[in-house]
Amino acid sequence: MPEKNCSQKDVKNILMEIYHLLLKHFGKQNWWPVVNKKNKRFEIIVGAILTQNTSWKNVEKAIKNLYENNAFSRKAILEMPIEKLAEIIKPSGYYKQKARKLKEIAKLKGRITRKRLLSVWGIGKETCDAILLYAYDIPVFVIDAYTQRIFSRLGFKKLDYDSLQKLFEENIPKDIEIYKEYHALLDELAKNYCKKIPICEKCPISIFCEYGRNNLKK
DNA sequence: CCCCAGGCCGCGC
DNA sequence: GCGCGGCATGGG
Repeated sequence: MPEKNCSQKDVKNILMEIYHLLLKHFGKQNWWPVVNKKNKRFEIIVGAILTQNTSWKNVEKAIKNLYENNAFSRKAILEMPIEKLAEIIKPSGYYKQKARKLKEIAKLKGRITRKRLLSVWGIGKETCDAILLYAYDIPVFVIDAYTQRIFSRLGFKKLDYDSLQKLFEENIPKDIEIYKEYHALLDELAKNYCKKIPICEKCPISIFCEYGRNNLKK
């Protein structure tokens, strides 16, 4: 569908139609879930790191452990021995690496910019952009493996992080609520339908999908 | 037993 | 600049 003869206007319409179909199907997602509202920003930063290639269920356990050990602050994380921090966040997996990542991000102070975040060890593009969008309300569109899988099946050609991010940012309204919801909805779609082995029959956006049409033909 | 989960780093080429 | 192995727990 986003083949050669697809105008900029078509892309805009398609992206927004997909958004509305997903919203209608799954409802509002209200990402990012937070335990302690007073600690919202830092919780999102920590959660973004802990959830790297890890299910949110496991992250919730680690977050709970941090609170129960009175360890959910930059100060506590900086002062704690790294081995102890690792034990506390163990359920989130990759716990030795992630303990180091938490200490690295806790060290960062002053103005937050994309460039500065990306320079922190353990923060790649997705984690960086999730932090900017969900913790700081800065309008950057977050791309993840799910988004890439979905748009690959839809028929889009350029799927690397920067190209996909550009596609969204140039074709949907620059609105943090839409950015937040859209990313969350794509996640929901990937988990429920556009899985590794997809379930196209009930997919809410199959009408736009190259892969889905071929898959449903027979 | 297998595969997967809201990635990222370090390495070799 | 890209591909690949390593990192690790918990759930289906």
